[in-house]
Amino acid sequence: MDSALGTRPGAGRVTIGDVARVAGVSIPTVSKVINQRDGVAPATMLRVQQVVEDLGYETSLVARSLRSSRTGVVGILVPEFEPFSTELLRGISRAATGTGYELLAYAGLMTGADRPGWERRSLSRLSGTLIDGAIVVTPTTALSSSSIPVVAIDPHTGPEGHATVDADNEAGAVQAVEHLLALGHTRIAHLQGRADLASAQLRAAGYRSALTAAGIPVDECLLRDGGYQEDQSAAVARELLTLDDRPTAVFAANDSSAIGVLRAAAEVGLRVPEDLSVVGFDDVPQASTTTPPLTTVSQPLAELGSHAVQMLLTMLRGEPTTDHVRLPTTLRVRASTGPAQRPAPGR
Amino acid sequence: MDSALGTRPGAGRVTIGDVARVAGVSIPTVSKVINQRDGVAPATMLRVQQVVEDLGYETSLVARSLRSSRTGVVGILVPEFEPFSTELLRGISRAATGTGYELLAYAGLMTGADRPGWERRSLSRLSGTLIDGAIVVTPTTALSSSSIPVVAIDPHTGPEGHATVDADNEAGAVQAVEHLLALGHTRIAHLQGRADLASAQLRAAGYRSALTAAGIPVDECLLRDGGYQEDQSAAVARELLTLDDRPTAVFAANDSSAIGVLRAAAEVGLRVPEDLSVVGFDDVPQASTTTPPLTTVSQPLAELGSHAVQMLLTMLRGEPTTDHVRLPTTLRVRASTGPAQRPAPGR
DNA sequence: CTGTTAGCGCCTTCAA
DNA sequence: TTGAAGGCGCTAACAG
Repeated sequence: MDSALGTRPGAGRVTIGDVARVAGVSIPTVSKVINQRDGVAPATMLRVQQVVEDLGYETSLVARSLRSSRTGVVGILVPEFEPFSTELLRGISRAATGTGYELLAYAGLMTGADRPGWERRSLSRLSGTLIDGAIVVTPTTALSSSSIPVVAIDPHTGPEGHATVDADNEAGAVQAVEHLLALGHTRIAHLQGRADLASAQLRAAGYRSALTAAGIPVDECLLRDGGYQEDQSAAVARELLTLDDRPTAVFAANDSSAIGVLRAAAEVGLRVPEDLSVVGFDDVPQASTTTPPLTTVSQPLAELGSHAVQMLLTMLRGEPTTDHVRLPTTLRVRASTGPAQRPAPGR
Repeated sequence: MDSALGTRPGAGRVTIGDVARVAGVSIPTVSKVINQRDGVAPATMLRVQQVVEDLGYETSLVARSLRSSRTGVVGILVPEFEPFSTELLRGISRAATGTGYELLAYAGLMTGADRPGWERRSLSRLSGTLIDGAIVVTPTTALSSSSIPVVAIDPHTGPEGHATVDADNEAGAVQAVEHLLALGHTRIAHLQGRADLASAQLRAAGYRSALTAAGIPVDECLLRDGGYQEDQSAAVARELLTLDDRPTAVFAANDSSAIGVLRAAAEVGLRVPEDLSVVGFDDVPQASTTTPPLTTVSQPLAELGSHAVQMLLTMLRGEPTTDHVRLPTTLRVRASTGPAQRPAPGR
């Protein structure tokens, strides 16, 4: 009754063996037909194709990739699917359409302890060889010698070794802080991003240099770690906003953090932008759905993605590529920032 | 020089064989250690683990899945990565975190002729068995007998046979049209979606019934096919808007189509919402970034995704599930709709 | 406790 | 033109 073994075709997956049996030929012959290799009699070929059709046979990506090295699929490795990586995905998808490659986005969904190093793990698991090349999003480590071409987006430590694509994080941060300064803010806090990412360090550096350039000393109390995450940022922001000498503006390292700040402000009873100005970074689509809509530094996310595919495809073709692409950022002023009202409360 | 064969460890991917050789044990022993099977001497175990560490070995997902049936990976099959599917992905990702499963989103990127049937193809390629179960987004066909558990989101023909998750498309369409009617519009066009999807048919049905309920006869000239796509919709909308007796409002079958309409309106010189009201469907994040922000019927996209994973995980556990989940929609009024100004121009 | 043998589904020589 | 044999990296029986 429950003989779901390979005995009967029709039970479970159809394999090349099933096709061969039904067509009355050997497995290699079927293989040849499928892969358009010549050396098969026209009649046999037709018959086999018919059977393939009837049985609805498809070659197993798994089995094939174990044997031959080329699979025609590009891997995109992400820690999880959140707005940042999904926007990248859109750009990648658009740019890859029509190239003959398929896309395989893989999220290890690591949490806690084994989170760092996820990219090496995933890469290792897939590269032997489910995928011909990979785009790794926000790798936390150097992912040194990989057996396949790899392009990193927003990597660990800037352009070192492998091919990378990123935005001008430092300049973007400067834009954000200068905007706040122009509005009259002087107590500007910064919620830092993930310390293991170059982007976070560069944004912090931009924050510092803009402040310094304006002759404002950096108050280390106003620097906190939001880890690029909404919840963590909300918690940290709550502390920051209940300080005696609270900041009148916050530059968050990314939009998720900024959304966390917005939440914290509401909880603490601060109005945005009247009492508090908030600037984010990334310009993910949901940045404009917040109340109020978020002023943020816009990265061309989809373009970053499409540049990455193009680089990867070039590498896959064996042609030389530029190692590094850096795209500009632009400040997008929406409604979460306004003029500083009073010097500082409770003083 | 170029002996990238399996001879030297260190060249290319590290395999279980490399580990065995270096550790001085047999391959199955390494396998046992890796899979936490007992029957290995503590000393050997430690030594092997050390070597695994040193060499940075990771089991190949491909090879493992060829052999054993369970992989701990859930597949998400999408035609391409666009806002709709990436929002779903976010919900899926969030719901799958911490369950021990990893996510593998696969986009075949089919265009033109072989587009219909892509889901059967992809499913077949992956299910033998790279993935333990699959979530298929907007399948165009019945994907009947699959060897693994499958949940469909926004399927071909409603809840039939396999497990499905969708939103109440017909009620949503009624909400949209009633909103337009309440604003005084009577000439309301509808840009239909992909005919091969139940959602599109239901939205058209809702459009018709709302109109009929209001005592307004359906003018078939005002029904056009936008195919859920921006470009196609823009082209079709251009015709519609240059009609002598043009509509004063358009209900587009999804947000992409609505964005196409917005584009067409601008080209034709019509102001939104003064001269033309536009309503979309889905409420993808970018719906609020358009000018003007789009009034649309909101589907709980992320929730649809998370429901789908939960159903799938239940099936994977071998427990019984409800076959079908239908979530409610809500009208989100933004700025692309306004009162009908004049009966109709040029009359 | 360890190693040998087999085979997952496919593709690639190499003989027949 | 076709088929038999071998092997990709791994795991599941068994045998030693």
